[in-house]
Amino acid sequence: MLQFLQKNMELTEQEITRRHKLTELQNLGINPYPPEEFKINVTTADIKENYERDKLNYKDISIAGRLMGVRDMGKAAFAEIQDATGRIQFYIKRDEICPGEDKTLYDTVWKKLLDIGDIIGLTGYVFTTKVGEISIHVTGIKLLSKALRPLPIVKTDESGVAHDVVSDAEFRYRQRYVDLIINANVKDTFVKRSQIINSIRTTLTNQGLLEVETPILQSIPGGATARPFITHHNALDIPLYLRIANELYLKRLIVGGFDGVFEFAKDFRNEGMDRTHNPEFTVLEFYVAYKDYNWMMTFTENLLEKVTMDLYGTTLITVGEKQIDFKAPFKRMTMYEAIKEHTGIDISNMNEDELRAACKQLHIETTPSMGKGKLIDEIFGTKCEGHYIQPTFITDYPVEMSPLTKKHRATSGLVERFELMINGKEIANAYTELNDPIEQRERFEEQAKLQERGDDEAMYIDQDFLRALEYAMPPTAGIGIGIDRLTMLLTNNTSIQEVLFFPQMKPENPETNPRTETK
RNA sequence: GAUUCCGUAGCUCAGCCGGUAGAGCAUUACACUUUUAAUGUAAGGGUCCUGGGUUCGAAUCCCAGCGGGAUCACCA
Repeated sequence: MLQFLQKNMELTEQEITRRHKLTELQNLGINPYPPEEFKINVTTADIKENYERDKLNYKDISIAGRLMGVRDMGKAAFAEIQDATGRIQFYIKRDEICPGEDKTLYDTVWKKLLDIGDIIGLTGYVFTTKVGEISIHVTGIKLLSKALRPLPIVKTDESGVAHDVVSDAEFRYRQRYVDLIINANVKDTFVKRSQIINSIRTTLTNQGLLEVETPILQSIPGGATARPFITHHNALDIPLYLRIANELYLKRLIVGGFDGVFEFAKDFRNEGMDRTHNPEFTVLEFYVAYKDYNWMMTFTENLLEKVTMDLYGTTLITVGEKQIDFKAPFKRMTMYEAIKEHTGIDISNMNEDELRAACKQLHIETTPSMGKGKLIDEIFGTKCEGHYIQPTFITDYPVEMSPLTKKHRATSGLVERFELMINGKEIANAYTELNDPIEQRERFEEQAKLQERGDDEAMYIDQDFLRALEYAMPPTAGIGIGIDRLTMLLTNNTSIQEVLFFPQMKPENPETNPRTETK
């Protein structure tokens, strides 16, 4: 405890100054953290959008936000307030906010005790300065919450160039709240993320699908091939896994009689982290009874076209240097065609040994634990995937790598599965769901064999899921769409950390890494 | 996990061949009643990520560790 207090005492000069100001405010009878409501009747965006054509409505305004910059000129000052919708300049004049003899509010409170970063409330009227900037002429100012830490100051010059931008990723991710305050484009990314999810939710709901919630803590982590996080339930004294997918639960609901269900699901995978992988991530999965993967392709391209239209009013999106067009329909191509196109090799009739030889020819490393499906996946992943910049459905995967997918209606050895590739990466994965319980059991057993062969990501056998299928599941189409990656695409971000408010970081440890503070 | 780069004031950064730490913004004080990266004058502010080593002397060179970025591998 003593140690904790001592650590708390290690304040910087500026933090000490602000704590002194806090006391001075209290001595003046000002509560730096007042409890009462501050009534707001306008926002920054509202003023900027509507003031010019509706001036009479802005004669008596009340606004609140964070003090973000001060240009002090003695007995008057220009400063800026930032609310949730943006930033606006205000003009504050001593003899107007202190009409009598007592100039304390201006000379002491405003000039000495308020700081950049404080949350304040303003009353006044809107006017236009002589250089034409819409501003607030302040008649009253109130401290709503005192900031005890200095905010990094980002200034933008007349040509719009921002100076001293906090670009240090560690700072920005660990203190996202600061990042959001000082870097306006960051907020915009997260607003767009929310709009993307809303657009999808609206489409699915209008389609008649039911939004559901399924267990995150699962005793068998099914529905995907990945290493799970494991935890323990004390009362039951059993191990539980954080879900790697919700697929098997959503299909149980289709068995139960819902014709269409969806869930925006946080999934968890205990694997490496990089700019496209976070241990927890969001996947939209949805399942529709009596449909197949052809229907799903059409539905998906329309869904994504609508998302981009809702977001930008166009289907043409700039991603890095590239222009990507989300206009439906998207290109469709089978996996074998794709491999043939990019390697010149026709693998459609190859057995495992021949595939291994093809890999060798293509300089792709293989291991003995890799089965036929994995080999094909490897060829596609290294030689083809990166080429599909415009949205493209890659269809008809080998059965070995798709244990939950129905066999292809026409071609043996394949399943009715597609992945949607955009900008060289997989955005969605979908299939005509396997609903034959006997075959599903066999597929699970093949997975178990793979596990014995050394594949630690092969699927577990979920007996209850098989039991559900034995009650009969209607023919169903299902899909998973990576929401983080879709957001990255649609907001032109190359790192998943930029589309997650709080990406996973190693813990800050003040003992070994004093640079990061925990005070 | 591998390779590589980075870590200096609240923030952004400079700091050469090793000689004892600087700038701008921010902060503090003073001046200034339409400024807008406001301005002028002055001042304060550092565990140079941590620990070891080399050296008369280390922010600087070497080793190890911690944290972060990028690339690769794995995966969604």
